[in-house]
Amino acid sequence: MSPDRLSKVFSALADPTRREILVRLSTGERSVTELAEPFDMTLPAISKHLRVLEGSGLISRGRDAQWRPCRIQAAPLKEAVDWIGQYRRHWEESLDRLDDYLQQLQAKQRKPAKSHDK
Amino acid sequence: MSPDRLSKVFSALADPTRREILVRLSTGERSVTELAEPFDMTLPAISKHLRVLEGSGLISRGRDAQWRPCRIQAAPLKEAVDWIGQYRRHWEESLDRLDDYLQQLQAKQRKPAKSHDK
DNA sequence: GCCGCAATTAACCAACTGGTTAAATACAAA
DNA sequence: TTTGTATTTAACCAGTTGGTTAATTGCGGC
Repeated sequence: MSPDRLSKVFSALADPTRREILVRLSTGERSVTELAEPFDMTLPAISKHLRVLEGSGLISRGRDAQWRPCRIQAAPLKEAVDWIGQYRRHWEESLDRLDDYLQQLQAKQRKPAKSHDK
Repeated sequence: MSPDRLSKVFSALADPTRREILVRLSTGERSVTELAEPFDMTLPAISKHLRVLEGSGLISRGRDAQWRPCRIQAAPLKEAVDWIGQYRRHWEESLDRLDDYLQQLQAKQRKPAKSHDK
């Protein structure tokens, strides 16, 4: 998968409206007007968001008479999560370090502490 | 964590230069010029990227004389991964469906198949 | 204090984004 | 064929983004 595809996925996810659309799609297919309903925004705006989502591969669209039902496509999300996953050890390590820090702090509460600001 | 913070993280990750910077930081602290070196881009451009990364909480910066060493902060990555994680079952299901499909396909290779387009 | 290096800020620019309104298209039903 | 509903496209606009060059700041060494 091209690096550019990853950029498209992340930038699609960067908008809260689009994330909310994905959340609503996670419980099943929705038409455009159904998706638009909770937002204080015109239909063309939603249509644009859907085009971005489609362009990133995060949704696909069918046809049912005049409706264009949208469904979520989770594969790109897996790609995104896999990319971020390479840093898993970093946040786990920093949680470890927080743990160490808290333990040190506890130790110091028994003995008088040395300064440690900044 | 505010929803806006998540937007900032995703939009920081949406740029390939910034993702590559994060990759290079994953092996340890780097100064700005060190980070800039592999890119065909001026220093102010890198400086802007770093500001975006810092604004999203993905890096923090120290001070060492005239250097401003950058280090990765993985906590926001965990937030991002946690958000995406709510869709894990979707991509696992679609892999399952792929599996089903392949099994059906295999079954049909023994019997003559019925049409299944659309 | 002055020089040199690291990095940021300022000012600018073209391209992209996220929204709007108005017009066009696609399809079903009457 | 006309009408109504769902959706997209076109044209426009303001704000943001990602880059540039030129100037500025911060700091150590002489």
